[in-house]
Amino acid sequence: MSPRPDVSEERRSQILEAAVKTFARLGFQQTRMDDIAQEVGLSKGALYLYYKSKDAIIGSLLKYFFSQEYNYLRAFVETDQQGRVREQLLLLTRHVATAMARMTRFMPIAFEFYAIAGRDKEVRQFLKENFRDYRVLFSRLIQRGIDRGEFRAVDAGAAAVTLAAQYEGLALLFFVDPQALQYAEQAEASLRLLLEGLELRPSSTKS
Amino acid sequence: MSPRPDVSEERRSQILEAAVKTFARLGFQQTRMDDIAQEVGLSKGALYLYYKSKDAIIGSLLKYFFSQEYNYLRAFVETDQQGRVREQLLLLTRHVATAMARMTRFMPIAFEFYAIAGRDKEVRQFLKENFRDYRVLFSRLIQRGIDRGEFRAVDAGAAAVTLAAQYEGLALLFFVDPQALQYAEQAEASLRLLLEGLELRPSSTKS
Amino acid sequence: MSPRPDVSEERRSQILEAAVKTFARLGFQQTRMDDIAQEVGLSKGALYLYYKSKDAIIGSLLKYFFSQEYNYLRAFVETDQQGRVREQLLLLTRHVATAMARMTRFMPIAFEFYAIAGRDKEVRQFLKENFRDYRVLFSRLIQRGIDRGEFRAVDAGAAAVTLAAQYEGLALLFFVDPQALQYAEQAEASLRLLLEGLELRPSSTKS
Amino acid sequence: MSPRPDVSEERRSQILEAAVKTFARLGFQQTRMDDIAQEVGLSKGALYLYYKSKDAIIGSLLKYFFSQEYNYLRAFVETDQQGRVREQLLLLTRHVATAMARMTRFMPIAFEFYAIAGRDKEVRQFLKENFRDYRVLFSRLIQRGIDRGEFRAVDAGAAAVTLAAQYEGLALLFFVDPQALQYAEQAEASLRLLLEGLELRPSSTKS
DNA sequence: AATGAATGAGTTTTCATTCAT
DNA sequence: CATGAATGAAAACTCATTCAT
Repeated sequence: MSPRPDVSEERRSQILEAAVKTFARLGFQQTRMDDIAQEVGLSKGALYLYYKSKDAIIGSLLKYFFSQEYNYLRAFVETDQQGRVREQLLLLTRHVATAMARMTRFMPIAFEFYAIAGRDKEVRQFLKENFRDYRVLFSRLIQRGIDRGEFRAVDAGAAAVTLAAQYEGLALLFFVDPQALQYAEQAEASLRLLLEGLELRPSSTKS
Repeated sequence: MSPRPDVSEERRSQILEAAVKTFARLGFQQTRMDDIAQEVGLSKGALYLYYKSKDAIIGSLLKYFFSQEYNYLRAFVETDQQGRVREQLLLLTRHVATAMARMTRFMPIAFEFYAIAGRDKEVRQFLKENFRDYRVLFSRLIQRGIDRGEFRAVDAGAAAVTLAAQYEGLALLFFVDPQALQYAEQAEASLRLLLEGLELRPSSTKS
Repeated sequence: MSPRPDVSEERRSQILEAAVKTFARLGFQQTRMDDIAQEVGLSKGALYLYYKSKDAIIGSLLKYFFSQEYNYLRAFVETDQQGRVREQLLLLTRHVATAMARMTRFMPIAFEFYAIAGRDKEVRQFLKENFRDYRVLFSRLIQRGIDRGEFRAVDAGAAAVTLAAQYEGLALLFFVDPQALQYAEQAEASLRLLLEGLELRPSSTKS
Repeated sequence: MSPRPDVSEERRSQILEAAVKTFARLGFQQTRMDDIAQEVGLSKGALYLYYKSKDAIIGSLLKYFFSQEYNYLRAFVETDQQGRVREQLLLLTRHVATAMARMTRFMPIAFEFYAIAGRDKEVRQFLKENFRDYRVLFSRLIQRGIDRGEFRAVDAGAAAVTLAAQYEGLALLFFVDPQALQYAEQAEASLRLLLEGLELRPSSTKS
């Protein structure tokens, strides 16, 4: 409406993006406000016009960082609901693999948040909900498979946790040793093993 | 007779143990040398008699922290080789669950190391080898299952990675939300799903 | 208009002046950054905006301290070149005596630098050049005396060294025991003895 | 007398010698008690059996360091009193040159003491007396020359100061730039210039 | 006499945060 | 809005000194 649309939100985003890059490169502690300021092209003082403190930036980053991916994924899951769940899971996995390729550089940020979760209730609470969202998403998908007769009548919740654990665990292994395993391929292989365990086999001739 | 036995090694161990506790509670950065000193019951200066710097403590901790668990596990795997691999994996999983119960408090340390791995070559190299060791261990176990006709002729390596990913991923999920999932039970459930996918089924009558 | 003039150079000077005073009073080692900060009326942190470290201050001080005096002296020698060299040397000596009166308080700084020269190549190099400059200056003056027939055909270099040694040596003796000798008078007395040895005497046949 | 003669004094000397070497190499401040202990081959604790503190070592060193040279010189001057004073001074100068060659390495210690003299009354007092002793020695020598008709009736005290200043000043110049001047030769050259100014010349009428 | 482990006060340096311009 | 000079609290690390053995 106003001729000069609030530049505030834009600035805040710019700062967060700069913070992501810098934190990923140096870690939360090593990163100085000066580093972020330089990355975003503002003065150190300007950062304080948009964020109360370094911790406030880290706090905002938490949401920015984890929500993005989830929203992306949820949109994906909620869109195509036609095909077989097996196919949807395969697509989902490819999707996750793509995201992973994009995110590898920023994984140190995730790990720092996990570490902080151990001693900061708010961070833990946020991550808790984030993971819960994923589990719900996955659970719904798997339950659909069961309902449709694609999958055996397993505990959908436990299977969803397993799926989430695979994605997270692979992300860690891949992050530490990208040469040793191709995320995309390994994620698909792991998923197929899981599918083997999930799928109902009429007479079991399947591979 | 014994004119003051060398307490050096003992002190170094004591310091590492104190460091584990303190780092887990406060994080690497928040922990001051004074905190460790207090925890171990020595003066700050004394720490420097045994470790060149805070970083040196963290460096030693890396090995201390990750090697312990691996040695434990390897011993386990190499011992009992008689029974069915399925049973061995179930046992192994219970074993891991026990370890996890013990280690939860210290998981922030692991995450901090993962974060550091992103920017420190030496840490990354160490973790790389550590994870590789696990994969080899698991791979051998699974291959044994295949050789014995218990498992389908899957890619043992990929299955091992899947197993490792499950353990690691569950650890993360559990750490963030211990109420939402019982590690022991979920780990077993996840393993069973994996086993479903692995095991050869004559006519498939369901496990 | 003037959007905050650059105070950088000014601050650096202010800090050096405060450092001179403080170092002279307490010595390099005893002086804490806080002492300098207090003397200059800034915070400790501010010092680090202008100098990288305490050593950097000491390093800058070296030049500031020794160059000043030399420039002063050179200007003096290069100005008046008319009168007899004898008169010029007497004037020079009075000039040095004046400088000495001004500098006595700061002589501990000079001695610390001399001590450091023994173990620091850069400091030694700087002082080497500084002393060389003095020798050249004095040498030129004495050579002029020889050329004009005022002085005997002595080795001007050696005489210059002698002159420099007298100034430096007297400075030390005076610094340690100001009561025992009046610098101005003693410097003149010493110079006159030297002149006796330098000057050509009408009837003298001696070498 | 006692079968085990007091080893105390010997130890104290050994420590001082080690201190001289270490202080000369590292400076008073940089030198740690450990360094001295290592140099002397004792434990750090042992030093405290012989000296109350590091400062006590430095204090003892002051006397040890400056007295040695003086005693040496006094003995020399008081011995040969036969020949011409001119010859005695030449001999003395050669003697000083020899001492200088030996002492160059230790000169940083002298400079540190000079620096300290500016803020420590006791050190200043000691050096004052030390220099006074030299002046008296030199003065006596020069007065002898006057009495014997070798020298003009100059102020023997002022001439002695000049001589002392030459020795000290040359020492400094030589220490900073040993390549630029040969101490022995330059000291003799300087002395000869001084002698020119001192000696009575048959036909000379000048003051 | 001698050792060397332990202490802890003391200092440099860093950097999040503030604020006058 | 934006700047960047200034602040000062905080922490790693050092080392003279002590003391139990």
